[in-house]
Amino acid sequence: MTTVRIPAGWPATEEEARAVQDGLRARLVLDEPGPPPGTGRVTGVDVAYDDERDVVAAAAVVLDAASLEVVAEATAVGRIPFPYVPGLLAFREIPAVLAALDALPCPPGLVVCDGYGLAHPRRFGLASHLGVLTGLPTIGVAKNPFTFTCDPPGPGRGASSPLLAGEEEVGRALRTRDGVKPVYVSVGHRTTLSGACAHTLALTPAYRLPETTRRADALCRRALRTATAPRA
DNA sequence: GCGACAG
DNA sequence: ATCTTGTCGC
Repeated sequence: MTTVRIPAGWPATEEEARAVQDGLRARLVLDEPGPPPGTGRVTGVDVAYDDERDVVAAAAVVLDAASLEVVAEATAVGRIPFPYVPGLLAFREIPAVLAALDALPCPPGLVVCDGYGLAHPRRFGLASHLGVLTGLPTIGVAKNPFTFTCDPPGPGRGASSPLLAGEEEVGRALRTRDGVKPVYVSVGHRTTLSGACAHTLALTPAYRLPETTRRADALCRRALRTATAPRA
């Protein structure tokens, strides 16, 4: 476990944060195919909070993309750097996530985020932000449609429908389990939407959510408990 | 102007 | 995100 250091100049206001998004968005790379699903490594990142004690814990879990076995994992703990504001989630999560990624003993490969990438009011959600800051290919897999709209995908696993911001397809509602509500997939950085969906399906052999996020979720909660546990 | 809104 | 027990179903 490492300690999070909030970057100098981290935004303090919503206005500053939105300006950062508008500035970094130009660095997004959206014309790369991304890594092929089922090969190399895939890393899940997630964050848990104790607002009461002002503690944030992040986890990064590296899986072998073919076997989905855990290859490596790391956690980071620190203070909460930004309040939760819809559209500005990245400023709350990223410092801890970067610290956890830095603590990994091996390259992460594709990073799977719990949240959105291009499906964002300014087309720069958590997954895109993390991708630009790290240079890594990223995708976002969220549990809710946020403010976007979509028709329900067909009932079978693999069915999908466009996630729309007006006329623009910003992501896809993707059914990962028969008859279970879909997840919402969007491109983060250096990936394509169809590739992001293919990765998501490869990561969901048994549950609605990707193995990456399930592992990272469990690990960051554990790290938060440990960090806030009363001292002996 | 008011409410809704990833985690 | 987080607060929270049992319960229905494969």
